[in-house]
Amino acid sequence: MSCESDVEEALRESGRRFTMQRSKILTALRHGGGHRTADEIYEQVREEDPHVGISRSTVYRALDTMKQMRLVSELDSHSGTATFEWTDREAPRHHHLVCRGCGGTIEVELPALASIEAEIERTTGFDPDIRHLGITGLCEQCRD
Amino acid sequence: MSCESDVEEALRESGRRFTMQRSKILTALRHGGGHRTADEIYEQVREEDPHVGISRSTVYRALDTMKQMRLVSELDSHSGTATFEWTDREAPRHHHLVCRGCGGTIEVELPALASIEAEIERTTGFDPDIRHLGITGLCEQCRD
DNA sequence: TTCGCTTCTGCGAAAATTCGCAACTGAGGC
DNA sequence: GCCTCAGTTGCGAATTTTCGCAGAAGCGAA
Repeated sequence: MSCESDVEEALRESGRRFTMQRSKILTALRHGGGHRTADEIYEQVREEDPHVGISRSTVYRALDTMKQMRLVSELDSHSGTATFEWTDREAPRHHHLVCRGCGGTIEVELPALASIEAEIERTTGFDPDIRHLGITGLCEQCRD
Repeated sequence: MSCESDVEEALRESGRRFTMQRSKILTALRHGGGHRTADEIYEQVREEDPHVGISRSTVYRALDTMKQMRLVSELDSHSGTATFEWTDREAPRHHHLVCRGCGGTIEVELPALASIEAEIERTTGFDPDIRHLGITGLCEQCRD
């Protein structure tokens, strides 16, 4: 629920602003449910509400900002076009196995990553951001 | 040593070809040592030997092929330009911590990843490719 | 409300990356 | 050597993504 206001608060707290464009991008992303490309988001926003002007740069920049805030994650999948996904804070973290044979993706939970996260922090002082990982490889079918 | 012929063999075995362009790209990558962008590789190849024609597409495609063969890994670092690195099979695997504050990178070894790799394979049958991971986050200095 | 400062946005241009297609080349079989 | 087939390359165009800058908008203080 009211994810919008959560985001609004998160943005405000970090000295950023919750603008109409960001709100629209956000709902486009969440509404779509799955993975969406920057261009899909762009089209969706301008179709839904022609009153709110938006440009491609804004989509990219907003996504980038939200990515940095860990609200959104980018799944490259290296198919030529990046796709983005809303990072639900409530839901358990999941990661993507992207098959380089058939292009399919499998979602997995990897609880063991938490300890790696801790290890990185302990040994290097670096605060890692492993909310989402896109791991390439070969799926069971494509391993011939 | 003779990494060239190792690569040649690896390519041949998978039904690909070891062409002059690929050879040049490879040496440009290894020669440079560190991380190089596609464009740097392109320029380097054509400077070193104007006889061997090469195009940008070829650089991208060759890098992609070698990436799939796990000979090369891509470090996006999301700075607008991807950089590539030669994946030395002898050397221990290393991963990169990319700070989104200052843009700096730290190299780390994460032996624990091996067990995660095994876990993925056991539970999903997916053959993951975690030779190199680019993990974003905040370095010690930038966590203010 | 107005001022001042900072963040955002739009635009257009530039840069990075991918794609389609025709020509080229290497490897194996004859 | 010559053929054939599949893998590669170059070219140019298309697509995706970033960038710089000037103007607009949000937020806090006076």
